[in-house]
Amino acid sequence: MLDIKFVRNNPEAVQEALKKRGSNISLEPFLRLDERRRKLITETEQLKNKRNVVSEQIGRLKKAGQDAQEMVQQMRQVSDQVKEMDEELRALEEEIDSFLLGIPNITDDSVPAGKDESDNIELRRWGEVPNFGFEPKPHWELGESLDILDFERGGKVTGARFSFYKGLGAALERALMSFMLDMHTREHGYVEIFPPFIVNADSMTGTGQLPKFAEDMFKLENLDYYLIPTAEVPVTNLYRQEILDGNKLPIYHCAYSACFRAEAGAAGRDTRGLIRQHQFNKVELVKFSRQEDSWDELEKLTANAERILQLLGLPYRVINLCAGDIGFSAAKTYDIEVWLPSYQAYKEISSCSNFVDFQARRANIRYKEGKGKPKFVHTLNGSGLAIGRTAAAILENYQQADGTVTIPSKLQPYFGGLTQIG
RNA sequence: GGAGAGAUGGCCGAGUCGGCUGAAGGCGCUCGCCUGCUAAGCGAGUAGACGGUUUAGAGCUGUCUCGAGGGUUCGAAUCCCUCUCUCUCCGCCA
Repeated sequence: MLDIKFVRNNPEAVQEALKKRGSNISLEPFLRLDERRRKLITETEQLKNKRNVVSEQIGRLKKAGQDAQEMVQQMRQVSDQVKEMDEELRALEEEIDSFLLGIPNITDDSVPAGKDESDNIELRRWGEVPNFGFEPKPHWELGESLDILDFERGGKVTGARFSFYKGLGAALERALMSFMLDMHTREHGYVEIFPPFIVNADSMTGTGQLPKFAEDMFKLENLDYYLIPTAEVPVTNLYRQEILDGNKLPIYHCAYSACFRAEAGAAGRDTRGLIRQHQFNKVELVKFSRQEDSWDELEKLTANAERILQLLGLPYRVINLCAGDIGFSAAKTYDIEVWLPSYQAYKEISSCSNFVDFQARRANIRYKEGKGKPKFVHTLNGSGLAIGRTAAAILENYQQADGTVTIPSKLQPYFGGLTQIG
């Protein structure tokens, strides 16, 4: 959520930022409501002040055994009036709130203009795209021929976009999870969290999934609980409604979680394989930083995610998302895309964002330094990495002519020294 | 799932028959004084949100917040209702 004062004082700048994202929401109604709100606050507060002062007098008079009937009558009226005005104010604030909750974050100046993914800017590439001396297979075929992935039975047991990992496939998933967490905790300074996979609506609002993106999530029946679409949600909300000690910042957390996404509107896209599932595994990186440090932290976080791909020897590129393609809550996002031979393209495997104070304001996460007033933290997060897609990339990039798959050397210890699948 | 107890400021903890209690007292912390060092002692301060005033900040000032929401009342931390969470006992369970 944007700072209401900032919007009030810089309506043109905000309007401009919205346009950059390709949104034509008008701030007009907001400005009107805001003005009405402030006027109403002043009026009700004056009335309340009167009530407080007179009520005190009444108490004193009564104690002295004097009559205060007239004042009581008067205050009864004042009280009724206050009640009415409070009601109007409440409705007004609800309207303002829901308006602000629907406004996306302002993108940073370093975010390129543009309307969709074709306007994203590639920043760098790493690794060599493999040159097979044979016809490479997509991971879903490798998975079936090696008997380590089962999409058909996933469909039977649950439904489309669910799958089973089996044998060394399951081991690969587990190895990747451990490898990533080990790297981030031991070498990158993150403290591991194992979060709940179900959160309440307040948490979903805190990180920006609600109220706008309800259809993308799985909601539990009869409860205001949701399956998390990413560990970002429970981990960022860890400190919701808290004031952190500025000396403890930055806080680095990494977390494994299963992720659940309804993928509304994704019909027909990535229908085969592990790329787009309703449930997938991911290791997430989350940071809470001082305001002045968050841009440096974004670079470091992205580097931490890239390091995993480097150690696994998977070719990738990093792109700077343009304003039209960037997520609702983010001020800036780097996508890391891994090379997938089956797609003959780079495919997103991590998304690293700085949200600045956007989530912190929604979730009310602040910090205090010295005697200063509490300030909103800056939150960041990025995948470190999406495990299913990493597994797919390994199967495809490390496949051999005979249909077996070499296990990347850094992963072999997690397989008891085994060097290949199949 | 059944029965009971509770939820007050950074922490502990008081709050009488509803009214000078945004909250006693203690601890902790901060600043100052004092002090060979340390310890002790003395003094002051020590929540947040939203408004107003102000170029801004500071300051001053108003309103709201004693788990959340609602109600009664001129007035509620104190009375009533609903919900949430925590603890204890029983049952069940990985």
